[in-house]
Amino acid sequence: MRTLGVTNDTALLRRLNTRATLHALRQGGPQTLTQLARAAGLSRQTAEVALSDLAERGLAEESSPTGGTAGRPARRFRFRAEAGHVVGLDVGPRRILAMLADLDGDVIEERRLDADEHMPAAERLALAERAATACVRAAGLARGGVWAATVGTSGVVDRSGRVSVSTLIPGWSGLDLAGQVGRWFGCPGFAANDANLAAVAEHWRGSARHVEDLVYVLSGYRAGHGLLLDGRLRTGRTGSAGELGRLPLIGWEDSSVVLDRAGRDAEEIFQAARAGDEEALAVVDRLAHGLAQGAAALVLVVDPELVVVGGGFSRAGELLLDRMRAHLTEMCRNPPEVALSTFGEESIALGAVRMALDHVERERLGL
Amino acid sequence: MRTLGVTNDTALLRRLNTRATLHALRQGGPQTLTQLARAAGLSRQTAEVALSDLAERGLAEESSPTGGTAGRPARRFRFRAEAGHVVGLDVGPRRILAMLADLDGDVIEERRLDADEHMPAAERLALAERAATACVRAAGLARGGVWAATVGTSGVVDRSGRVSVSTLIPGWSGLDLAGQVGRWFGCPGFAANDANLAAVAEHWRGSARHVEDLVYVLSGYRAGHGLLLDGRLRTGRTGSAGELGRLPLIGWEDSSVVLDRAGRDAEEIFQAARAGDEEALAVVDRLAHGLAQGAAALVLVVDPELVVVGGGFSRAGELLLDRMRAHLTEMCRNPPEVALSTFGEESIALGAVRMALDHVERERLGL
DNA sequence: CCAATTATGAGAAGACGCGACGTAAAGCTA
DNA sequence: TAGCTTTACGTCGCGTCTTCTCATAATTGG
Repeated sequence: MRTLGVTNDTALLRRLNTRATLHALRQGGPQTLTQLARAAGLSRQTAEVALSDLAERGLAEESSPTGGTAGRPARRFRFRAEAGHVVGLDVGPRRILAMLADLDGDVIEERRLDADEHMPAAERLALAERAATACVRAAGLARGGVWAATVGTSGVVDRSGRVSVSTLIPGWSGLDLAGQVGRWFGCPGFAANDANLAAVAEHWRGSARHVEDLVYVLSGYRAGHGLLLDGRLRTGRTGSAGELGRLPLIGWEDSSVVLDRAGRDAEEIFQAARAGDEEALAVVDRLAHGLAQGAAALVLVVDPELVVVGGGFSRAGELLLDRMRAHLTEMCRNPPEVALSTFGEESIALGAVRMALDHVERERLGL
Repeated sequence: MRTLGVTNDTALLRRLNTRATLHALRQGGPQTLTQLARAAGLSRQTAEVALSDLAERGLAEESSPTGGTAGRPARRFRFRAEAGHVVGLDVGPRRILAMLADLDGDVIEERRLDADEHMPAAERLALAERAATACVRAAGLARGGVWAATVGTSGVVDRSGRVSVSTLIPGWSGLDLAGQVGRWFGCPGFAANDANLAAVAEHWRGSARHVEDLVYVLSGYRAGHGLLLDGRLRTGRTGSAGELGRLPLIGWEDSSVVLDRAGRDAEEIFQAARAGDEEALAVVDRLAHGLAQGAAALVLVVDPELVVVGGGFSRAGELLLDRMRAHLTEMCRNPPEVALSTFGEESIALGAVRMALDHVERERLGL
């Protein structure tokens, strides 16, 4: 059942119009009052009221009028992206990446730390906190300057941000990651699966910028996927949407075996394949076949506009994708586009930033 | 990018409040003015204005005040469900079912016609039109009394309501079903895949009433599925979400072979199994295994709250479901509930009714 | 220095929703 | 049957929000 607004008085109207003005301001960069009013579909006066409201909340600022054109100089306003910040974290088995971004989503600080696969949970968390606080300190933020924080990690993360199952990180299962990260900065905290966040990042600013329905396939030392429909992340009832790799008949487990057999020489194999080595090409083709099988299941289930391939194996590049497209065409009537991930290893932290921004836009900006 | 309202003046407010009032009226049945105002979160005066607006549009009506309680008798209003009607059609290979429903979604007329598998498209369409118009005539509706019509059918139906692929009905591919049905009644027409509509029906009033994320598995002489997330139907880019059965390794094609070998004695096998016949039980188990394999893929991809099993094979009942649950538990970490379809063969036409109502509520009621 | 251009600022009008207050119409009781 | 109680109705006035209009201000270009 749809929820209907509770207060339908004129105050709602102003909230709505302030929202529209803010939207126009963020969308079109610094603009004059008249431009903003037109962009927001409002009268100049209304936009003016909304802007003074936003200015009071620190979200907008009048900048000096720029000449150049005839006529009375217009008042110009800009969005104060520096009014707040969010933290995005990627805590993986071997790597920790922290990002600090402003309200425009521009990353202004970044810290990378190595971790050990067998590192206990407490130590790993301490490392993550150190990386994140280093970013915050470097940016010179005061307490309360972080408005939301999200952490991405491998494993199943439930709706509340708790890790329900993690096979790759010791001591991770049962951890309340969202609560942890929230306590570090005294702000709302969130946690999500890494493949899901990678999908979010690709949709935000990566290969999937222009589509609303997409599947992200994480192919590497482990398999997983992320699903975005109507531009929104779908994590399912328990947060375990994205575990298709668990189904043996899909063959994703095998895919990693294909290369695991070649040990750490995956990159070597890809190079050999690019050079035309028959045997290496066969390996890549087998890999592509496995990936295509899982992708086909995804495509036949949700029929997305785009499949984005990321993770370690995606370094095989277009070579892998071409084989994958070929196999996919055999398996599906009308296969979607297949593209490489844009951000590679940074996608998880970026997706975390985006998810934190989602919360800020919803709750603090009122969008 | 989110679309923002274009006219944020006070007229928007009235639309919103009228909508809230209509919602309260439909939700709670006939009510007094004061009750309606409270339910809609509005002042009595505002609700009154909204109701007179709705009355002018024929959607609400003041009914005679009922005594019984002390105090001045309250004005009572009721939703005029008879103000408009919708048609829902199920056009299958062997069967045509037409339903006429009012704005409450109550089915007031129904016609069933047999068709032949090899019947040419034009003849099948004529039959469908006859069934539908018979309903409309029996209800005594004037021209324009049907506000929307939807037809469900097997095969892939694209976003525009055109059948892009149909392997079961001759001459069906390429047909503009939505346009056809719209022309019959001079109203907006829609078309959708049958498994998708069955999912909609189960969510509306069936086994999936209380969930928002569900998968409907159609298991019978052919396989298919329907997907609802956040209560909304997901048909994908080309409308072909629901074709998981096409992936050979899922084993759904085989499932039908399992029973096809037993010919038309499927019902007999189910009965024998229920009586404890070992061999029959083995057949049911094999069927359940195949179904579970596909369902597991669905569950691992979208992690729904519920899997609803429908179609001819679902007549095997709880026996089949129990085996399916067992297999599913082996394949997924934390499998969802599994339930039988509530509506059986009527689900497709019912889903079509619901989809037509969706349009009416969106466009004509302004909900 | 003047004309053209562009944006500003103030005031009036229209629409909407809500609270308050007096009034109307029933049931209940003596 | 008269009066009390209860419940809801109807109207009035106020405040908020948006838009339209028109006079005014501040630039640029010739």
